[in-house]
Amino acid sequence: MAASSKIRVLCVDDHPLVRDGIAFALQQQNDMELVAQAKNGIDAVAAFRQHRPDVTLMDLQMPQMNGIDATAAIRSEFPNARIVILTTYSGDIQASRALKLGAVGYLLKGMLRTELIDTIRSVHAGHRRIPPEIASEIAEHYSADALSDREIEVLRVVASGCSNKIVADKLFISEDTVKGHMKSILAKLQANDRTHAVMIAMKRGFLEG
Amino acid sequence: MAASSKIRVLCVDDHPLVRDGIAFALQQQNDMELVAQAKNGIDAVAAFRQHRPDVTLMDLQMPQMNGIDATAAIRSEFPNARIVILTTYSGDIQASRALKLGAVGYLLKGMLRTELIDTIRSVHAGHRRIPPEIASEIAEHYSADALSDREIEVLRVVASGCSNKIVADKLFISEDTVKGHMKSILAKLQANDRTHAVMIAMKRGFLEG
DNA sequence: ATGAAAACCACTCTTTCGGGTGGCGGACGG
DNA sequence: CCGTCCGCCACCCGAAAGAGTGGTTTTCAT
Repeated sequence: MAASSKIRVLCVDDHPLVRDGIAFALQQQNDMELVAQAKNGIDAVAAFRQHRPDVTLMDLQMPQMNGIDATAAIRSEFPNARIVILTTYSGDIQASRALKLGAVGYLLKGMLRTELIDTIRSVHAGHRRIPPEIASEIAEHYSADALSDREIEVLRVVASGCSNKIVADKLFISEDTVKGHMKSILAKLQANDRTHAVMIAMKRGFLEG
Repeated sequence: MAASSKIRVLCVDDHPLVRDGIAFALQQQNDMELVAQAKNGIDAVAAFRQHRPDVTLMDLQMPQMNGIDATAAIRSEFPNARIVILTTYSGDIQASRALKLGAVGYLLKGMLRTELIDTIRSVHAGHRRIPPEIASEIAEHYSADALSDREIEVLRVVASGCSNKIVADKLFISEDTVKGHMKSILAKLQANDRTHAVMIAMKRGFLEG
């Protein structure tokens, strides 16, 4: 019964080295067990179905299916899934999306081993583990800064080097509409121009790097 | 003598988890030994002076002092240092800079454990380990694409949302000169506009994300 | 039902961008 | 010595961007 009471952990990250690091940290804990690993979102969903882990560590940027979509997929199928987001940068809107989707924890990749295991235990015990600076940052961003889906769509095309006219053609809307979107994007991100807006959006995770 | 003949490795990365993963991989090899770790370039230089490792694994993006500067510092002091670059993205100009500075290997963070140890052994044996797709990519980029220092300087300010006029003021040059630089930047990167240029420069590692 | 928000569109006006073309001085290598 | 590359600067000009102000429709929550 001692063995079966271990915290069963699933680790999802596209870097084998990071998975090894996590495995290394977990195997030193006698109350935790790494039951499976996945290198992308698709594998993650499959692994979750098969192993039903107590806690899932989920990287955000991954090939094929990212952490957001994987979190959504898992949570919709298993509403009780306890997922901890693993990300590199703190000002990451993707992370707050995942938290809205029901992720219960948030870890920066620059953390220490002890923070990792503390978070796993805490989350397994039913707590949410969101660092205060992140929580405030999210609250901050979510008030005024949140770009609409359409705005992100526009900005993505702009970032690929298209003029307003070209963007309009690609999205089947008028150039003036594109200008309207750009105007609200600049206002929301407090950017000086489109170039600045793209940079800010990248740093905040609206646009993939 | 058996112990002292081990390959002495220094590992430099700002993520404890990655360092753990590397440590884990190395401790399974009986011909390798992790003699020190560093979390940034400054620590790396100090650790190198102290331990004189046979092989150094060097991450590129780090706080305080990045992998490029650390590589330059170490190589200028110890021309025989064998440094392997560890990076996330393959199309990384920073990596080719490091290789020009004398780094002898190049590893993507998405690699397998076996690739890591193979590369360490190979590099220690005196070989260079640069994946062919990287080598060709570098050769490709280095032909026409290389931005001059001044151009990068200009582009960095542009990326922060400044108009040509403001850039001119900040760099104490004429607006027309800024335009001239922008023109050659757009030509070299084959970008449609400044926004596109910034995106391309970021992807290639000219600009830090 | 009413108000807010989002997506859509149109018109004006000024500023900025980017292309084209020209020239000048310094550094560096063949 | 000469060519080339870089950084610097100037002028013109058409196109694009961005700010301002107007409007419609749909959707959605209060």
